[in-house]
Amino acid sequence: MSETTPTGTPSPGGDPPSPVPRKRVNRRERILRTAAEVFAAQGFNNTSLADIAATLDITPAGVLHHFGSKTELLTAVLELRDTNDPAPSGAGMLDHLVTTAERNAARPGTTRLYAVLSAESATARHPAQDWFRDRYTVLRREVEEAVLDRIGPEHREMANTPGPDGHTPAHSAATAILAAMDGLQVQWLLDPESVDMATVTELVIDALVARLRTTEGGGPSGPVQT
Amino acid sequence: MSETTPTGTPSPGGDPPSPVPRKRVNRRERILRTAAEVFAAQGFNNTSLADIAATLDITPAGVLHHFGSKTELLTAVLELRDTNDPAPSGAGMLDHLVTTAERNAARPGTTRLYAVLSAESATARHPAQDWFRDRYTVLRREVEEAVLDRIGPEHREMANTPGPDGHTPAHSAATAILAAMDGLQVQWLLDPESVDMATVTELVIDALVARLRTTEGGGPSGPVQT
DNA sequence: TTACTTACTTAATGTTCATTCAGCAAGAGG
DNA sequence: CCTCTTGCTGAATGAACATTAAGTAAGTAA
Repeated sequence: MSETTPTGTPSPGGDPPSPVPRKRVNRRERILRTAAEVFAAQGFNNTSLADIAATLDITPAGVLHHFGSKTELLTAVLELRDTNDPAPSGAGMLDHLVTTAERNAARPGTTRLYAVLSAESATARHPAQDWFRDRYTVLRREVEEAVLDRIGPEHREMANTPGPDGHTPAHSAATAILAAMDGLQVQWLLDPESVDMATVTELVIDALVARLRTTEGGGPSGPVQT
Repeated sequence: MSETTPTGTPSPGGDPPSPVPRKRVNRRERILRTAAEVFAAQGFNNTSLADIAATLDITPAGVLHHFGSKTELLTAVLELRDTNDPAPSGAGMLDHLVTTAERNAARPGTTRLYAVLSAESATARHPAQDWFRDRYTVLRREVEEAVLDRIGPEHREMANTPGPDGHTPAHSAATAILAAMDGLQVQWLLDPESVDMATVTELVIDALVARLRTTEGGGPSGPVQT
């Protein structure tokens, strides 16, 4: 796991010549990326600063030199990915979601990070709770817009008419799409063979879009087969 | 928080007459229910035996007298709910899922327990990992059957024809329904006002069932609105 | 009464952990 | 050469925890 010896005192005889003596470039960023990976693999509560530090061949105190506390490190990790991944808004977003699902299937680490943290954030007094709440609020609004764009103007009014639960079909569809994507991640992490995230994401989007186009007034259609 | 003094030595003068002196009935069950609640509120990693013990006005060692370890306690909690909640198989199941979503909205505790634990179980070496993997495998199969029942025999063949990803549409739909339900729970826990789990669950099921009925050969239909 | 079981308690043990503090080393700028 | 900044180390602290072991108290069965 370690290319160079982790001990602070280098052996008096010779310096290791080539392998990364100490980079000038932001050490902070490397720590951030490492932390993201370890949080992803183990969850936040289950990860110690020592775990992260060991991966970097430094001490826990070394990590805290850059980030004041473990919580601070977490929020920094979340904000990193936030600025890292600009989603296209408008009509193209739905396709982007499928692409994202595809890309996630190639990066279990990042996928696990968000799947685990988002659920973990729903526990009492979790440091990332506000962050995820806000994130979902924004995403729902964006996906809702994308759905409205996709179904076309002739169905827009219907999709914007609130149902008995106080939400519009477009809003519900957006909620559903995001929910499905999140849920897929958990199932996929547990059993990759049985779940194709991209295919199912596409299916859900298609089905919901078709549904919003089809609905004419009234409640849930479709005869219930005995 | 405590009706009677938690100290072992009761005050010499008198016994508290009415309030639960010590029940003959399975103490184990009460501990199990309490553990479920606390795990639900705080997650597994973030919950100490002391937390659970305090709620019961006993010591951590008292809890371990009934369950050998914290992990054993967790699996017992999971199996409890397992036997508790028999799902109807076959056609009726899809309606049962909507009902379940409705019922979950009334019980944040239980909902949080599964939402948090299922995601947490996707981390490395989590004690509940196998349990959840098996659970999803079984549920997918059951929901798949229910979907096939619902769409009717005339669409059954199409829905059972594997796509390029190796899974049948019925299987994908089942995966999607379960994923949506799980994802909804997280969003709802974070922001109950913005999410109606039952409505969205119903929407997803309707949309997917309609989609499986509609599809004629080929890829994803529906013209992509620019 | 005696023996057994249930349901604990108290105390100790050994870890793991986040966080603090003081100091050191090495490059950068003057 | 001096000084400042960056990036750490080592050591210590104190808290939180799971788990073990041994003992106690009260009910139950004989």
